[in-house]
Amino acid sequence: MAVTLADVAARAGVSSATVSRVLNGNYPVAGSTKDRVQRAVEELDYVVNGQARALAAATSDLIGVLVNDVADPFFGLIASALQGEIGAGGTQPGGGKLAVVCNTGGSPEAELTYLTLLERQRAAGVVLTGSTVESKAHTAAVTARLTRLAASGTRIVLCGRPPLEQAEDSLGLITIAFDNRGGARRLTEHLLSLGHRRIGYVAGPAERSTTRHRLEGHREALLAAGLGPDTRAGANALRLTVHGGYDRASGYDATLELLRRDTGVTAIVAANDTVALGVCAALRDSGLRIPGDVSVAGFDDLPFSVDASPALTTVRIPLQDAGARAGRLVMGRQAPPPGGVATVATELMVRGSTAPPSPGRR
Amino acid sequence: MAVTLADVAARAGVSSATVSRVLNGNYPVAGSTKDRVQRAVEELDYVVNGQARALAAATSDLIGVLVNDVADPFFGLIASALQGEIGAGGTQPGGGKLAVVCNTGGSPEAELTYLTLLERQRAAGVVLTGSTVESKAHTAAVTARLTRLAASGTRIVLCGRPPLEQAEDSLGLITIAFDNRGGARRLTEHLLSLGHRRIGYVAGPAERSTTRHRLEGHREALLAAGLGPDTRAGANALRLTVHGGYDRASGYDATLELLRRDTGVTAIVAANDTVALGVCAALRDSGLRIPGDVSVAGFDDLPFSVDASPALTTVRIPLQDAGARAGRLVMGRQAPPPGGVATVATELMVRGSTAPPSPGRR
DNA sequence: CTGTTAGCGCATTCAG
DNA sequence: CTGAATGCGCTAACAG
Repeated sequence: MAVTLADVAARAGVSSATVSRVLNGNYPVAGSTKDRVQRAVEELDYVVNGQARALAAATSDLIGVLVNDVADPFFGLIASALQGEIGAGGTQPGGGKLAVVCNTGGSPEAELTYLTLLERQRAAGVVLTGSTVESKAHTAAVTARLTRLAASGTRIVLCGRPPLEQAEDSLGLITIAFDNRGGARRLTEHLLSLGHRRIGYVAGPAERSTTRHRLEGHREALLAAGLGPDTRAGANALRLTVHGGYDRASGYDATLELLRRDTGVTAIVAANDTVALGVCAALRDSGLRIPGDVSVAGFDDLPFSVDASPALTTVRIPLQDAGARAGRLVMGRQAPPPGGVATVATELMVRGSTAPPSPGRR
Repeated sequence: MAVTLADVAARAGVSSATVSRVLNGNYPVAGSTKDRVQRAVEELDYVVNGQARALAAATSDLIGVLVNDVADPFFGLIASALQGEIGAGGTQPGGGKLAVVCNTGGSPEAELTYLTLLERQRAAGVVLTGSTVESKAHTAAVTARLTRLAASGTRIVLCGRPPLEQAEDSLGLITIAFDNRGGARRLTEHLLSLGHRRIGYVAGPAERSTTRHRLEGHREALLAAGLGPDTRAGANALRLTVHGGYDRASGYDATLELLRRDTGVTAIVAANDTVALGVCAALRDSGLRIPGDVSVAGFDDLPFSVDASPALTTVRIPLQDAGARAGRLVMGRQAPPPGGVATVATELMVRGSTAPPSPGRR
């Protein structure tokens, strides 16, 4: 079968312990023996058995990364940056961990299953990205899993997901939260300042944290502008909220629904940029122009947003930065933020898809 | 520390061997003892140690997936479908492998490094996706790595990458190739049939297999239309080929370069849809209209392509199907295609971004 | 600096 | 059907 440490040791005429020392470079070894060992390793094409090493040393080369959808660039960007950090070091001893990307599809069950699988592999760290399902049962189940993982020394980082209240201090759990609420608020303020009053909102799945935060920011802005739910315009705004998935098709369908409810909407805010594309498509198919007839705004500022036509007004989240930071944190190469929670600022990007409402439609 | 098999055995009042048998369900165990063991497992929150199991049984729960760019939906779609197949089965014994997604960034060195890392982890399978760098040295190095992996029982699947000639038979290596050449040819035929003669081509990186195949298809079409390199129009077409990366910025820059070389191009074919977005942006910024002044075509038919404005004419590759199939193959759940190589057909999708050239510009 | 000795946690013989 | 014993390949004390 495969060549083992013992084979290398025999060939180099040393003990297997010495070979191990040379390989790990964590212990003094004479230069000449080191050379001999290295030559033997090359001649035999030896590759360490990670599992045996992990078992003996109680360490692991795996970092689990849970994402809701690998095919979504939102997660791709985070994962890519994260991997750049943890993968650095290649085959050198110490550096070079492998990212186990787990695609939950937003399913709470899948999330729990993957956490178990990762616990089984004794992952060195786990990063949970993106919105979480806000159900008491699921939060409790996740907290329980994370508690066990943390107890066994697995480093845990939440990225783009709100902190797990009960667990911060006791578990040393680290969170990189996105300021979704603030970004959403500024976005809607922007629309209000342009003069929009009949603003549709295509929200994400109802039970997700990100959905809720963005929606809250939106409503805060309306309230601050004197459009509380008790006012006529405010009540209308509530009627103009449609929930759907974080995908293009949802944006398309939701927009048709919005237009059915009120043909006079002058602006539509989407759950994210992908949804916004669907919104744009539906508007165009309905014979409406952007932003002439209806303004459209997204969220996330994914790379394609600047290329949309017109370019999409959106809220930028520094996903790469956040992913890289999560990577450094899960590797223990960076000090955690005070309190274990860092909130990443979001930035309003005003582009061509938003403009003052046309007098004719107001 | 963590609870082990022995702990469970002690609690259930049986031997650890019996616990192992219950857990793996591959050996007869009395119903009553089975129940007792299962209760003990739950009471203790026992989770098997994957590394120890792997070491003892010489098996692995990991499947490596090499991609050039996780943030690119092209790979995201493949990875997502693939994971759906290999992850099925969850925590049940037998099913539920974990995908280790390795982001090579298109770097040959990174590819080799990851293959070593995966060999180290004794991965159960490895899937290499997307274009490969066509250098003799790299091909040889990859072949050597794959040979070793295959020899140690790792199942290997190539997805969206041309077969490795020398290795097919001897290694039982499986390839799912995309018909890039045929798709590219039909795409250019479409432009020719619309009347275009001055067609720019924004190609991918020069040394990549996919780049080469698509470019060859393009030139085949030109040749078949009597526009060989010896003709005036054909020679011009050669001048109108610019290489760049598979990203949006490359498309943008390359388009500006194309317009510098020939302000009269009536159509531009892009390396892929992402590049095509950059092409569109550059054209618009140059005051040209699509398809009125210049037609644009992409490749891959990524989800956003239908939402571009105008919707992008492109070549569809059934990425999800291919990814799922790769998943089944690497799991050994599906018979390999005859000869070890399957070629996936591609389909021309004609949309709004291509139209006959305007008389004024011809 | 180097060799010897124990396990790491589990699956799997081989007996009973 | 069940238990005891052995070893997977490697690292980590512990001696020299």
